[in-house]
Amino acid sequence: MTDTSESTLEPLPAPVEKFILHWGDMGNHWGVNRSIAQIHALLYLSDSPLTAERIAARLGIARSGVSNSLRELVNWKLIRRVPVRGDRRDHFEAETDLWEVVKRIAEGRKAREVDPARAALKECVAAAEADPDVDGTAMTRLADMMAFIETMNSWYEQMLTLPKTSWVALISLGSQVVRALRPGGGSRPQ
Amino acid sequence: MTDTSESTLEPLPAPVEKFILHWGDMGNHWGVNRSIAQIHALLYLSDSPLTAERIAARLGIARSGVSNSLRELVNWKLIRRVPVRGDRRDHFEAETDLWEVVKRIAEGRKAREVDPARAALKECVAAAEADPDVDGTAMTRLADMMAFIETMNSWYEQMLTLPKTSWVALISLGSQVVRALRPGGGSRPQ
DNA sequence: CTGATACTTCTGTTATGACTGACACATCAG
DNA sequence: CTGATGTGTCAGTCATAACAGAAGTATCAG
Repeated sequence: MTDTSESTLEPLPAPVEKFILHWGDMGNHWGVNRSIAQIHALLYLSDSPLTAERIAARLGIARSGVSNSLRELVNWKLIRRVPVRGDRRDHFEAETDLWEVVKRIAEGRKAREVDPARAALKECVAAAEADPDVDGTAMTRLADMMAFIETMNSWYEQMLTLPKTSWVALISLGSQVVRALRPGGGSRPQ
Repeated sequence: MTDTSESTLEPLPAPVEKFILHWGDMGNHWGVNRSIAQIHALLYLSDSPLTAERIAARLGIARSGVSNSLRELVNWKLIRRVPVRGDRRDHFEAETDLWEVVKRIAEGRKAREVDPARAALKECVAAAEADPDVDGTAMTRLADMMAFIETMNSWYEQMLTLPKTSWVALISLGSQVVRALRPGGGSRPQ
């Protein structure tokens, strides 16, 4: 491997490699496939945009996989194509604002998974109301579930409209609320 | 049960079945395996505790799978064993307070997945500080990531200590904040 | 127009983990 | 003590999805 550049696996600093590995593993447990999470981690730590080929070499995965993964990441707006003068190849860089990252992941997953489920749930409730085979308990529970989901949903929608600065304010405000409610909390804790 | 109880697949009301199917599918996309989510949905809609055998019959899955799934669900405290007078068999019922359900799922996933990742990240940052091969950008990004995770973590920990009633208050308070900040928001929205 | 380079799409292979059915253990009635 | 019932465990099978390598397409330089 001293010369021939066949299947070169470019080495990475140990801490960087460890981070990428853990990040990929975490993504794997969260419904994101490993390669995509790893590529994102690599780009997140990179000081300059990378080409697909470099990414493949650094992570030791096939170029085809990198191509597909990059497309996914661009769709999720977690990375972007950046043109480089005098280079025909596509270069990619990661979104570095972590608030944006979580916001976009949340947006995507909600649109793809919870919104359809929400719609289906609505249909279930409607169908259950018209179905005499559904007992009262099931009916109540379905309605409870729907009310809960709708509450969470509208809360989320409102949060989305907030600028990042307000988010920070809200979180520290949340801490204050905790501090205010905990010591003198007259209401029973359940 | 009129006679031969061989591999009986007890029918369910259509809306209930639809809900269970969707719930199972959703769980599947979220790292929970389908059977477990389906069993939880079935118990959630049931008006009385069920035995493993009944569950297997209603969902059309093997008793062994039900046994394993029930154990998981009990570990996550999403369902509980309930004794029934004059019946040796174990009966199970679901937690019906949805706030508790999400709280326990969040607790479990955090303990199993994000806490280890958090620890690993800490190690990465420490190792990176001592490693001259790690460039400044990577160093900064790792530190950013850690700060972000730590913020989210302490926020979450604080939220956990709140009783349910305060949660509701916080959410509606969040809405007020949105309403207050949105129209007069002087700060630029990015 | 032609060759080369970058990128994408396609298909076969592989690995992971979920599920089943059979077996082993525990508990209880008679 | 013994048979019967309920529960847990195990190994084999199967389905799914990620991956690699090859073939195909588009773009650009000369």
